[in-house]
Amino acid sequence: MPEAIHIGKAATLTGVSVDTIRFYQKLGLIKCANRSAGGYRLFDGEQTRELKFVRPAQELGFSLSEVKELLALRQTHHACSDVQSMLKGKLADVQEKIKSLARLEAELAGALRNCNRELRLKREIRHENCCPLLTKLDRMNGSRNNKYVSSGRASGKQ
Amino acid sequence: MPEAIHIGKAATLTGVSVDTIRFYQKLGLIKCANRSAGGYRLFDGEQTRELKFVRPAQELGFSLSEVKELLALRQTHHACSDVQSMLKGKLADVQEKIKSLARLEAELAGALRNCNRELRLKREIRHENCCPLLTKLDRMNGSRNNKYVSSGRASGKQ
DNA sequence: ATAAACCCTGGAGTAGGGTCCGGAGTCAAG
DNA sequence: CTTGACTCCGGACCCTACTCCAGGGTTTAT
Repeated sequence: MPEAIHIGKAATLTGVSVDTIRFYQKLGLIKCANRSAGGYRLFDGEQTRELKFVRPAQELGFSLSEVKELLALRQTHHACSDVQSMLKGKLADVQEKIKSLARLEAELAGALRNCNRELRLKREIRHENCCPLLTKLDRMNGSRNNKYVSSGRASGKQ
Repeated sequence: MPEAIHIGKAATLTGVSVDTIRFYQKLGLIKCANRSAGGYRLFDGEQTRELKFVRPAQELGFSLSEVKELLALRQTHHACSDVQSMLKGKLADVQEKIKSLARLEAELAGALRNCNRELRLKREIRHENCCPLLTKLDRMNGSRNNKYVSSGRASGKQ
């Protein structure tokens, strides 16, 4: 079998750059089958398959450490239920992101409409301190923390 | 008026950590009103409002440098048309993100359905190497790069 | 055998958004 | 005045996902 390719070949074959392959190996994402006498990495079909697995998985929203898990699961068969729970988690994440982006879209669209209207008005009357978006972001503050109420959060994003 | 608070108070009041406030100041995101005789930052109502402006704006998808612009626009009134063009750009970005997340959602939902189906089957027959997602990610490779076709991509994400 | 092409390693750099630290000065209460 | 809490600053470090580089060894084709 004509397996056992060098890293450069693996790179052109998989669309993952040489540096990135080494980087993935450092992360433990992929191992290389063995080394040549001179220390060259040798990749076989399985490794190239793993390499080609990475980018689509990333495009599905998996981080490299999740991709690593997936690759591990792929090794041990009988993994479906584990993959299933990862999928459920990812799906929920994605749906959450979509929801908040949709809210955001509505906000932005509304702000843009206000902005347009305001600009139309401004052409007629000399109306200075406009900008509904800025005003609105200010109001969002007020809605969360009205007076000197100490809120106990110091870190934590979405 | 009981304005002029120290950084720690501003932090608990706004939910932005002390270090982060200093960091924002380094970035020029917010300035502090003045300093005490001993050099302590003193924040007034306007500053705390600016601080509280940051996180919701980030959550609306603005980067810190964009937040900086927004804060600047907020100062100079008559900014509506500038804000308008930022809004248009952001809206387009957001719509683009929503589209790709929706594609992703469909993929994940499909994968999850397959996963569930596979698990049901497994309960009946002893079917070992299952996992449609893993299989699918494998197949995705094949569809993009079937034989020794060198593809010229090395970087570039969504 | 020799030269070109390829590969090795370790380390530095990038960008964004912070977090943590140490040594020293300041503020407020007792 | 002292003590403890707070703040100052500069700089180092974290995380993700890479990219690039130098200096040297290996393969391969001729």
